[in-house]
Amino acid sequence: MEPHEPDLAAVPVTAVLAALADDVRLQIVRALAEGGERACGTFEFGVSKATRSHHLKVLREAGLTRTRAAGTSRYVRLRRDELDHLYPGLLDAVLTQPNRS
Amino acid sequence: MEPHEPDLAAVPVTAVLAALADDVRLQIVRALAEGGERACGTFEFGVSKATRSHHLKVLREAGLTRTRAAGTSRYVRLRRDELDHLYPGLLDAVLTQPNRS
DNA sequence: ACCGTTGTTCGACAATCGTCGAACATCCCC
DNA sequence: GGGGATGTTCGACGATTGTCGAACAACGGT
Repeated sequence: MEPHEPDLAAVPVTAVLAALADDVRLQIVRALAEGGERACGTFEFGVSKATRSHHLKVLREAGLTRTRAAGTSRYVRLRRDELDHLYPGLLDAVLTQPNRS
Repeated sequence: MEPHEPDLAAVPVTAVLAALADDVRLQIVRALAEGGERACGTFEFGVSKATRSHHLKVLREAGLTRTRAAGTSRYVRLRRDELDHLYPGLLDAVLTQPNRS
């Protein structure tokens, strides 16, 4: 089954922004921005695995991440090149920001 | 009365992104990005004035706009300098995007 | 063939959000 | 000062969202 990874250019800007406008998802993106690829289970942000799965789905369907299945695990990575190309400065602007909880 | 315009640095990143993650508000921001200052009433986006007022409030409280009262009107403008300073590239990235409705 | 690990999907629930009309508040002008 | 114009605030409403536990699915090792 294909995990529904849309063409980034076909995703409305508001959907991309909405995907980033959540604390948990932003933490995931921050983590992905430093480590090239990570298994879903390695994200520990105090939410259940159902919620984590949901957030990863939102990110994927917003065109922000790609997912590769390997055995029982699933590896997620940022689509940084495409993002930087279509929204230059967006990721940098968001990621450079200090953690202001 | 001061209309609660927070220090942009004190606003969580997610709140800024959430404020931009709406079609109507994005249209308002786009309009503000070209014309320096506009009265609230000059925004015609097919929503009631109550809704428009609500969206302008969200933008203001997210630190994206400033409002100046003059007579019975209220003039709104983008806080572009502060935004570009704190989130370099964010506005440009979002505004340059074609309208993909 | 089982069992444990890893993720996804399915309701369900509370909270938030976008929207509206109606009521209210200000101001300007005649 | 009465009336019209411009905005804001107040419920109310339906829709969406974040969260969870439980059930399900797929894979790997022993």
